[in-house]
Amino acid sequence: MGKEIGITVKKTEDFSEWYTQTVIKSELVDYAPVKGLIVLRPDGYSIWESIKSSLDTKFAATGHRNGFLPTLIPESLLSKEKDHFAGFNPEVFWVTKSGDGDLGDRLALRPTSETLAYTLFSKWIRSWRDLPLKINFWNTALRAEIKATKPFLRTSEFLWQEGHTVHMDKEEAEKEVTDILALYKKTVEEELAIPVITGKKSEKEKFVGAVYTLTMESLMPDGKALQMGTSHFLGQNFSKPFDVKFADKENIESYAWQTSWGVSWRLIGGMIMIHGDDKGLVLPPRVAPIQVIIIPIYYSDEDKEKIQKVSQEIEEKLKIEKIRVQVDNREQLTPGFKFNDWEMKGIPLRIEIGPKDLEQNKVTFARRHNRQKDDQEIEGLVNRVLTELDKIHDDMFADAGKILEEKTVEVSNYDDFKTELEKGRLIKAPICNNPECEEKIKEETSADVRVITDDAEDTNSKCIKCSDQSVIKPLFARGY
RNA sequence: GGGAGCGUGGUCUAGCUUGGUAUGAUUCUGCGUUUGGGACGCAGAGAUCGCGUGUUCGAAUCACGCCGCUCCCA
Repeated sequence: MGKEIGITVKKTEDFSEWYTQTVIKSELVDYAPVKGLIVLRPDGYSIWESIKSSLDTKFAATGHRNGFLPTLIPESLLSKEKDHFAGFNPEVFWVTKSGDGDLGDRLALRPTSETLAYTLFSKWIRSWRDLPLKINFWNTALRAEIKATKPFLRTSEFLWQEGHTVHMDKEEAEKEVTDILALYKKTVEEELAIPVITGKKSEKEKFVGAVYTLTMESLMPDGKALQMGTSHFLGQNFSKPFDVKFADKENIESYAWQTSWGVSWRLIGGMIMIHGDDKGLVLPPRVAPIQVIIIPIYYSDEDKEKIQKVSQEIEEKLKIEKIRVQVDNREQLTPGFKFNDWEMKGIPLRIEIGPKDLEQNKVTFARRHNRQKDDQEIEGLVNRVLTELDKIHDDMFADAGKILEEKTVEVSNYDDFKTELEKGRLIKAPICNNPECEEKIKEETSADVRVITDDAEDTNSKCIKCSDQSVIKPLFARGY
């Protein structure tokens, strides 16, 4: 047993090392020559493309269109909204030179595009007939992460999409914010098999410059919460400084109501952490670059010819159904090696075809997520592969949901809060109206309010920090 | 912000205390035998030992400086 190749640590024993080894060895990413930056390899990019394509379909159906913005933003624009600027400034990369010459106005490598997009929106929008304006940008954002970098979770440049919409009134804008969060939740559940909890961010944790932020959160196996996507109601906070105005039906000039929202490749990080195991990646079928890997097994030239023919026939049939399938014909490797190799890469379904199977007109299915194997008739195989892939997705989602449920607990005092936190739980705990309590809890435990769910109101308990009457019961955890 | 560890063929690594031809495995290439849970034989390829300066007849090894990476804690 060559334990030294493959992942050398257990997920439960050294999570951080496990994560790094898994993303590198499965060939999703590699480190770039600059600290804090990573390179997406084809398998990693393929997963991102699946997420992108799923979101694009939904965006199109809801009337959003894609555009493209440049990477450089002049300082004068970025600093127009003061809170926003103060929030981002510490991690902005600045371009100050071209060649050896100094530039006039410093240029920021976009940490986010609100200021740039809204400068343009103010030009494009004149009348209520121009609204709603719904644009999405697939691009990257740059935020300097000097320490504590981790592939997909904390890097100085990351792939994401940022949507920006402009509306005539508050109600329509707020509906957009809610609709987008629901769209995100559906995508994450149906593509990545990740269960999430949705709700609002606290005042302290909301997006700088927003009126409020909606979020979806999930809990990672190391007990840290991961923010998987956010949707911001910007109110008129940006339309005023950026002059995003329109003439309404009575020809009265009004400031527009805006939203912005985004998900990033963090989703991929979350997916890896939640589903992976000691053997490496476990990919949900709908985003797996290869969904089905076929391993031919033979002992004689005669068998070889027969089995390769059957493998190819099955491959072709699966391809007709748009299943991403590949036959592993590498001759220098034994089946055992290939099994381990594809398991490390997380391929959801493996089909083994050998002489024993063919004698009975069967093949062997081996599932990655639960490592179960069984025989399948070749007759009607394509349909069974399709069903199996759906079932694998459902199983993975159900398993992850069960774990999230088990790890979500409720406490009523600070001691229990700290105990549960050490166990890596997502903790529901009552707090009062005073923002200082939230602040102190974060200082003392490093846990913060992750999400305030719709049913979080609670006026019958005592604040875990100061014992005053509570107002809400949000979910706390340490975060990524 | 604080701390710890590490940098030697593509990858992992020995050597460093006590300066003198850089160790082994894996990988890769070719040929042959193999193939139902990480096969084997033979032949071959691959390294300015992170960078710089110093000490020395001689530096992977000693000294100083720099750069980079990983992990832990706030």
